Formats: sequence, C-alpha cells, structure tokens
Amino acid sequence: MRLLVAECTVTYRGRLSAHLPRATRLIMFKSDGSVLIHSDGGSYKPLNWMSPPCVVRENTETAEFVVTNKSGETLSIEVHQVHSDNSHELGVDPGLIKDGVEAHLQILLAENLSPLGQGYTLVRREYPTAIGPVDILCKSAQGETVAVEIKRRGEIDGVEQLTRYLELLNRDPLIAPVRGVFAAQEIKPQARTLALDRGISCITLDYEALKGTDDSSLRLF
Amino acid sequence: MRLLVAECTVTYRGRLSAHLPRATRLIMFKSDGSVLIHSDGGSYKPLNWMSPPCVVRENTETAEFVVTNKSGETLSIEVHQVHSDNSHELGVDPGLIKDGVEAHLQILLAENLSPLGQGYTLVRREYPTAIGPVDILCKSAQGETVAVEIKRRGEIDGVEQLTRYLELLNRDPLIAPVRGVFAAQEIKPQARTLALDRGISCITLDYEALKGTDDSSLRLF
DNA sequence: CCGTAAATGTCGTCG
DNA sequence: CGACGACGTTTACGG
Repeated sequence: MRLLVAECTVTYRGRLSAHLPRATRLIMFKSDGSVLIHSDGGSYKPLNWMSPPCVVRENTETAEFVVTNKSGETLSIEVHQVHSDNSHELGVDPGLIKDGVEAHLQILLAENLSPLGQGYTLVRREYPTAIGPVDILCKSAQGETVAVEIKRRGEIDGVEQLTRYLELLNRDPLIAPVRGVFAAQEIKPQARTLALDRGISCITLDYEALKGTDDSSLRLF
Repeated sequence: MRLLVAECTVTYRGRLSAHLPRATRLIMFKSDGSVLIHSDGGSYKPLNWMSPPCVVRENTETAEFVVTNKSGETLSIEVHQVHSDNSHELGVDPGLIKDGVEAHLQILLAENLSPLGQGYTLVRREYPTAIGPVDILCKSAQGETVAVEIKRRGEIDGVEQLTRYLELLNRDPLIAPVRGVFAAQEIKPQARTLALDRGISCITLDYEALKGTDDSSLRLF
C-alpha cells in the first residue's frame, strides 16, 4: 500500500463525470490496483476512487497517474506537490467476522416463532419460489399458511417484496390462502401503513430478546 | 489526518457486532473524529470504521483507541505494533463537481420530450403527490396525461415506484386516466417485463444525445 | 456472468 | 431531526 499525501487535481470519467479542484488530499494505492482519494473529513466514502480490477499508470515526467478499468472508466490524478510518499507491506487480511445481521434474525426467529403468536410451526426457512426465496414460511395454530419477510429496518421496499411473494404464493392452490407478516427490528411509518393497507401484519423484533431464547448463543466471539 | 500503519485487533459494537483479528492495517484518523480501518485490498469500503460525529479516546498506556458516537456505538482498536505514524494538515476540501446523474437526465428530458414521441407537452417536472414527486408529468398529442419515471438504471424498484404513482394519480378524476412511461439509460429485462405486464411503456435514454439537443451544455467543466 | 437482496450502507434534499 | 430516494451505490449469494 502506497500512501501519498499531495496537492492534486482529480478527474473521473465513466458512469458519470466528476472533478476535484486542486487541494491537498490523501491518495491511497492498494496492492490490487485500486485507488482511493480521501479528504480530511466526510465518512468512509472517498471523494473519488477506482475499484479493482484496474491498472495504474504513473507518468513521472508529468507527475500524473491514470487509473483505468476494463469498462474504460478512467481516473486521472495530477500531482502538483508531494507532502509525503510512503509504502507499506500489509499482507492479506484475515477478514471481518460479523454478528447481528438479517441472516441471524432469520435463524433466531425460525428457531422460535413465538413473536408471531402462539402455536406457529415452521414449514421452512428460505422457502424457494420462482422470484426468490421467502424468508420464513410457517403455519399458524389455525392451519393458515403464513409468509414472513424479515428486515433489520422495515421500509417500503420490503413490503413490496413480500407483496410479490404473496401474490405468487396465493396463485398456488396447494398452499393458498397465504397471509403475510412483515417482521423487522424497526418499521418505518410509511412501510407500516402500506403493509396494513394490504392486509399484511407487522411485528417488531428484539434481537437481544431473540438471542436470549437461543441456546446456541455466544458462538462467534 | 493521522495515518497509523500498525498491527491491530479491532472490535465494533453497535448496530451489529464485528471483529477483526490481529493483522497489519492502515488506521486513518480524520480531523472530524471519524476513523477508517483499511486493508491492502478490497474496494473503497473500509474493513471497519466509525462515522462522524464521534470522539476518539486514546489510551497510551494500553495502546488502545476507543471511538464512540452519540448512539453508543463503539469501535475499539488495540494496537500491538506500530509500523508508521504520521500526521498531516490537509485543510477543508473544495468538494466534488458531478455531471451526468439522474437529475440531469430529468432536466434534459423535460426540456425536450421528443424521446417520448411526437407532440408531447410538459405539465411539470417533480409533479407533487401525497407519496412523493412524479419525475415528469406531461400530455401526449392526443391529450392523455402521462407520468414519466426516470432512472439511470431501470430496475424493478423503479417500476414499483411508478406503479404507486399511477395508482394514486388515477384516483384523481381531474387527471385520470394517466398512462405510465418508464425511462432509463438502461432497463433490466425483468423490470421491462414487469412494466409491460402492467401496461407501462419503456424507453431507453441516450444521455449524450439528450445533451446534444441541450443549448446549455458544457456548463460544468 | 446475470439477477436479486442486504448494507454498521452513505449522501443529498426537503419538510 | 426524520423521511425518502439516488448512488460511479458496493457487496454477498445463488443459478
């Protein structure tokens, strides 16, 4: 990894055009060819960048870098003044371990359907359909089939997604009628309104409470 | 901006939990308090990070950094061995200039509706409804009202969005019936199929051609 | 390689 | 400050 702190001017041409006027920035060259240009603020997103796979060509005469990828996108970096230029050998990273994403909510809810109500039984998780898998398919105490869509944050998109599944499932006379449940840690008002308008019920999930009922906790770290 | 290249172990606890085993990485401390941890590969997204506003507390005894934000999320960085540690004064960045995003497509199409067909007239751009603004509302040569949804890349979500607008607009007897047009630089096959199934027509837009018809080109850089 | 869905999404805008 | 949609979304996963 090469870290170049320099006054520079940058232009990207590709899916759109973007230009950075002359200023001092950090230019990060990663060993896979990717390049990131960071200012001293903002969030993790660089001002400008090129994702791998790509090739860096350095012109030492003109102090210009041109980074290109296969689709013909280019990132041109004109270096006016170098403040610092250091390279480091970092090696391959062992990578990130995560816990608490949607997949975990799905596993925990499938193991314990009680947030849905009494007497629910699991048909299967990731129930396959022609337009993608339904997160959880189960049956209520009364024997109704119930499709559950799980989100960390419940927004309109998720309701639309569940609606498409329900439409398809209800065309199958073997399992119709199917009722929909929208389950999320947090449900936005507009999503709740749309769901209820379509006869889909909403429940909010408590990840910590779900994890408390799980006998296989403390697995990751 | 402080650039620390070091062997480290990192743990994030917040919306989820995430852990990075011991390895050599770049730790970037920005002047607004934000912290980014990068490996020597992958794309622009750091392995782990904390977004501003947040506070960094350094414990020089234990060689540990703890970064906290208002919501109580924490990022703990345990430093085992320092390879390099440099700070730089970068100043405020003048920021990025962009050209070619959806807003430009919308402006250009509103100025010249000919891609829709002959004799179309603009009612207004960003036509307000209760569930959000319709990109372009116009009338055909035959006097039909037409709602246009513009995307750079046309996918299913965009068709769903236009469908919701059409449903709402068609409830208003003053402007009903309203026909839908899905316009994008590129339309995914599944989105096209869904649109046509719902009686929505699809057109692909050529940004360069649209810009060619625009008298106010070459404004940005 | 395409297509879909998730994301500690982030970022802008508008109320 | 929340809601909502765009993003050079990126990233992971499945066919």
